[in-house]
Amino acid sequence: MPNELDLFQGTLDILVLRALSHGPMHGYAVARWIREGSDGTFRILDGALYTSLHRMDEKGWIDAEWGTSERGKRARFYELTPAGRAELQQRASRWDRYVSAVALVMAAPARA
Amino acid sequence: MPNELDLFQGTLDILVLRALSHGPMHGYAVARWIREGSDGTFRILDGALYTSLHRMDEKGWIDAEWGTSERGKRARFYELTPAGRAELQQRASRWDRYVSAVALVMAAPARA
DNA sequence: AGTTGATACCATCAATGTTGAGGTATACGG
DNA sequence: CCGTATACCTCAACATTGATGGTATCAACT
Repeated sequence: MPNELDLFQGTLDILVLRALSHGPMHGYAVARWIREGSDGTFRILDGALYTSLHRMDEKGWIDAEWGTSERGKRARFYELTPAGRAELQQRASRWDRYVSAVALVMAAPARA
Repeated sequence: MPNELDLFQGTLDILVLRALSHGPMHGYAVARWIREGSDGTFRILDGALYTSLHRMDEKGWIDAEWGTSERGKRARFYELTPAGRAELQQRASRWDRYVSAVALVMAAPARA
């Protein structure tokens, strides 16, 4: 797919939080979820993915627990905490404001 | 203004290129342009601004020339090169695709 | 037995925005 | 006419975060 896009720094966490907002998942599933949910635009590299998960675990936005995947493999399941849910809300609205502001600038007419 | 937003890494250049697409400007004016054009959402810190300008100058997207500002001050005027104009196009469309992809993910329904 | 795919982790690197400090020159209030 | 604010530029140190690339385990399929 030549349609892939690299991530702008700061957006990965939002996508991950959003994936987890559908219920507990292991990292591999999160990556698949984001890839498929974005129609292949975002391929999530596990290097970045797990760092993001660990980061958010430390911040208390998600909880981690070892378990067994559908394929019978040892896998770590992540789940949103209430704080994580709140963080997702905040980040989502921040993202929306951001996108509007960029749109404003891009559409701005010439000024004196 | 508590409405200010920090920049996601990777977006500053687009805003700067867009500002310059209206004609040559010095750095200070670029910052003002972006701040006003975004209704105060983006306050551009000069540390980042001038680094961005120098970066893009090196890449050949903009040309720099010393001159005198409206206030009679020594100022450096930046102007888009054709390469810079092309870069702006590309980045703008990349940004649009990016925003759509994020929206896709954020709106994605739960999946198996 | 060997390869592929599922699943996780880590260290190093690169890009880029933030912070903060410094420098000059013009303008403007007192 | 002096001082302070404002216009304008530069740079170095730092923090965050995604990319790269290498490692490890184990199931399933050939």
